Amino acid sequence: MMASVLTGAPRRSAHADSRLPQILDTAAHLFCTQGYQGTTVRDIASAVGILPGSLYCHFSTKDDLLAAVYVRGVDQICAAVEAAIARTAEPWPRLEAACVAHLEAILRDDDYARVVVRVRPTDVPSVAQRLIKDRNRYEAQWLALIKALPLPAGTDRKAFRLMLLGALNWAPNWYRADGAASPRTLARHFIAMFKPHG
Amino acid sequence: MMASVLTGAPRRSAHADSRLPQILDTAAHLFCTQGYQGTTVRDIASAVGILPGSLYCHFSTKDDLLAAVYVRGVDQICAAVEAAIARTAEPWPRLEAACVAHLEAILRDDDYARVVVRVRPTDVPSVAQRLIKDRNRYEAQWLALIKALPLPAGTDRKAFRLMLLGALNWAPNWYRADGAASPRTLARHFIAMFKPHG
Amino acid sequence: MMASVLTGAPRRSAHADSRLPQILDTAAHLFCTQGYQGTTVRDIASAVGILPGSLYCHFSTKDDLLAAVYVRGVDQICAAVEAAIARTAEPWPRLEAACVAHLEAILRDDDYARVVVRVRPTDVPSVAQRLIKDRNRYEAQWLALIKALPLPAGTDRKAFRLMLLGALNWAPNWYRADGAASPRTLARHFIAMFKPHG
Amino acid sequence: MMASVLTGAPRRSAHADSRLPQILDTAAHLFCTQGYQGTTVRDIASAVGILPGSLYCHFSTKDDLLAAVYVRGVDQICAAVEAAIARTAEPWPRLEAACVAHLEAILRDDDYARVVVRVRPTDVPSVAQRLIKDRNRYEAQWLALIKALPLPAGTDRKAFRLMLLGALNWAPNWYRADGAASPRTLARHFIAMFKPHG
DNA sequence: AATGAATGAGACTTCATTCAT
DNA sequence: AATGAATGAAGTCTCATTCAT
Repeated sequence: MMASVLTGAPRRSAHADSRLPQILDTAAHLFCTQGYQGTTVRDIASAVGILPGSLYCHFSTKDDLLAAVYVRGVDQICAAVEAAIARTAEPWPRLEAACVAHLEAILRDDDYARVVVRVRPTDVPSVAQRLIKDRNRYEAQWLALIKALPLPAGTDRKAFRLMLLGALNWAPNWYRADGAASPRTLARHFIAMFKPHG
Repeated sequence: MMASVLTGAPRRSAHADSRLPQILDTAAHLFCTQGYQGTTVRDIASAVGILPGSLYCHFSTKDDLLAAVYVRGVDQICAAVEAAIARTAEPWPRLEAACVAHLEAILRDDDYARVVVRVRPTDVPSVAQRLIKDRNRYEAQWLALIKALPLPAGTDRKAFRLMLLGALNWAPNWYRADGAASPRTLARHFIAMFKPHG
Repeated sequence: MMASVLTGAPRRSAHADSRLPQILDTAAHLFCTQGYQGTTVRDIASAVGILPGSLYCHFSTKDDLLAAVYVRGVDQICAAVEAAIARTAEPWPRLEAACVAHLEAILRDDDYARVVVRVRPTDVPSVAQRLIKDRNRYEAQWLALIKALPLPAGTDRKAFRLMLLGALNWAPNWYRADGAASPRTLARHFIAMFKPHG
Repeated sequence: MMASVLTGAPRRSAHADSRLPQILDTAAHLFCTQGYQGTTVRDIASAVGILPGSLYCHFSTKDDLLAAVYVRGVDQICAAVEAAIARTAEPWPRLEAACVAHLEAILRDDDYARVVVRVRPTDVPSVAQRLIKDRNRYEAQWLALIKALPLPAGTDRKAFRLMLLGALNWAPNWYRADGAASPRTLARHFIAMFKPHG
């Protein structure tokens, strides 16, 4: 893109400016916006500015493209959470930091992460197993975070996790970017609700 | 069906044995199982045992059929919650009863209700407004239930609602019918987590 | 077509004038002329005067259409041979009659039969087994015809059959309709060559 | 190959290890196995281990590649027959030797020759004339062979040729490599059938 | 109320081929 | 001689929908 500005012409087919990154970004954006089945190969191609068939230089099927977007979504949200909790040692603040990172990813920052909470693996049978495996990779992080919490004896930590993640993952269904509450504020509220009160 | 019971014979009365109920049931089942876009008009027709074109005797478009299923889903889950809280006066037990009813509907009993938590209104633009209006009708119930709770001053009741409903609505994503926890147990766990502890 | 001449308008979608027979005829013609893989669904549809998708009202795949053409080809050539030998009792004249019928079918009369000697079952894996079974049905006729021949002891009747049928089936590769020799003449020549002389 | 033998090392000489021979061999193999239209440029390229585009360093079109395979097929089967009849003077034994060579080529040895009896020139219009010319070159050999036969007066030698070659060329349709009869045995049987007895 | 055949648009995908590198 | 990315046309097939019967 810069190149074309500099040279004054949209160079075509240099090895350097492969469209692959653009394809992934566009696919991620459309998948999380319109859903997987609601997005056509044509949609993606025309948003990138190539022909539909050209997508198949990079991915052998549309399902495969989804899988590629999905792994990256999991990678990125894992990394975001990891980074967010890195500097904090206390269990509850760590959990809150993770929630902030998670919400920021799926509400604002990261189309790839959004895809992870938007697309149901079982709706895409040919890659369902891969997607589920990826998703589980992410959930493992939360297992650890919640295990570390000083919860009253007898608390069902599995229910705790399912509930918290459910509440977070559902947020894209009602969240409006222009709303009052930032992801950070939301996370604080959510955690406050869960924290055993003195 | 009732008709045949009354008349004592499976007579082919033009009105009595209309396929409409069957069509709705089937559509509800498929929509909540495979999603709206993942379900074709043919899927529904062939499950009912009629031809695709015959569906258009009852609905003018597939989107319309969805809207019909969706209203009924909201009606039914409203009624279920209403019934569940009818005999209880205390705020927290009422909330728990509502949660039980909600979870039982979307996890076990009611394909129509499942559709409501499965299909995103905005994915079906032509009827999106109707669906949203229906869904809001349901959420109003929860507003009232939560308003009645004796929560610590300063609690953000909107966040409370969004969080609780999010946690509930996300449950179909991980719930397995054969699992250990019944909807009732789950609801109890969830409420326990939210209830300010003494 | 006649109808449209009479009524003055190309009636569309009456139940009576289904395009199915026309589709089969056209497919047979194109398959035997251009080969199976050399014929596109579009070719067939546009020759019939319908849209490509409309073919799928009658056949669920292109391969299925081929199978339908193929069975009919076998049926027809079986019937033609059957009819040709019905009035003859002597073994050699029966064989000659069969050859005449066979050659007339695959050289002049019958696009369906031509498909049978043009398309290799193994080239269309999804229906290969069905095609082979059909083809074998036809070869059984020849087994009987050749068994009845008074050949010198020690003649390999299997080789005889394979050779004769091979010679016949290869004929479309060199036969020109405008040529001198009619199928009937050819058959006579061929049989003469095989008949033990003297 | 020779090059590496001579130099004693699999040196990457620009000319020596050209992929051209491999491309031809692979194309011949796939064309005779799957047919011309059933073989894609990608099939060939990936079997050779290069990219589809790289084929166009050697051939300007897929049709051209076919033509190259086809000429070589004709060359090789001509040579095989030539060699087979070289040491024999008697007409019938010469014919039988030719049949053996022909059958061995198209049933066992020679993918190139197989292509010649598999692909219909008219299916590939752009090179049809070249293919036909090549094929005729081969048939000329048989004209001579059959002309030399001491056949009963009045025998139609053209029919004789068409019939014999047809029977031979059709053999790939039923021959199984693991079967009992070798090409040599088959040829003997076939000739026996044609030879005037007594 | 339902059928059977068709429509027209568009789905995903594959093809032979090109061309700067 | 070969690559990698892209083209443009065409491939088979599916979709929601229509309409005379």
